[in-house]
Amino acid sequence: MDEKCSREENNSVEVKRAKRFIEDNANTIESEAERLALLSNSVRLKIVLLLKNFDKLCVCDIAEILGVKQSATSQHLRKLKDGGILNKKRVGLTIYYFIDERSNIDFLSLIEKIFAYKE
Amino acid sequence: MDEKCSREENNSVEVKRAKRFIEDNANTIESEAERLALLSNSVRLKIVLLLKNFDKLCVCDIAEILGVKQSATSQHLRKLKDGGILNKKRVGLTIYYFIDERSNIDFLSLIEKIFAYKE
DNA sequence: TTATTATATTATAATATACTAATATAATAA
DNA sequence: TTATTATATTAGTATATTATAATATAATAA
Repeated sequence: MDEKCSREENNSVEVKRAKRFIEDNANTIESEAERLALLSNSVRLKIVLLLKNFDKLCVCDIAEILGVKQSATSQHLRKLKDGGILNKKRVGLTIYYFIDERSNIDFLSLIEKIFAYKE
Repeated sequence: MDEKCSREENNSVEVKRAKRFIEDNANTIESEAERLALLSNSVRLKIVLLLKNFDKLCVCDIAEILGVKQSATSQHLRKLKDGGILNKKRVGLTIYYFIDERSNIDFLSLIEKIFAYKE
């Protein structure tokens, strides 16, 4: 899978440490990348921002606000719910989605990891 | 593009405010979604984490650490550089990539926006 | 029961993404 | 000059993602 380079300034100790770092964190990184993928679609990012800032939005409100078809809206909402970012509540025919506040903790810990400065 | 729903609890005032909110922030949201997309690939996320935590890694070190072909590695590095997350420095034949620290500010402001609580 | 409404799901098609293999470029050394 | 090495680019292919249209489901009311 890899072609080793042989530059003079050998770096093999650091490379070995880095390999272990990646191995140790592989699962976390994979799952956090998936979480980031959820927010990397602009429609879904807009949905999250909407639900952070406005109350009582149902599926068809969201579709109308974003100018996105109902079907597409439902599909995006499903992904965000499956990913643990949203949850939903039915009231009669109407379904309200809302931010699952538990999701913040995970996400913020990822951000910390990405922007953790070495001392 | 949209099929209005006609639920009893009319929400048109909130919907109108929400539409304006989305319009006002559309450009920002689009570009931040693109930035998130850069980090939503696990190879690229690993590269960013590596460069945050280890010094003096060249392209072939990164390829070896991640078990990814040199060509694929270069393509990912290019995307991260084009997106303003990384920069590079040549020393002879060897090219070192590093985090462009300016990128943190933008990204953190996005995170703040996502997780801004209403008072 | 049937009709209506809000939402969800499915199949399909268009587009985007990421990989591989091959080749090109750029720096250095002989 | 030519050879070597590290990196970059390109073309092609496989896979993933997204949107649309059509249909299904679930709640409610008549």
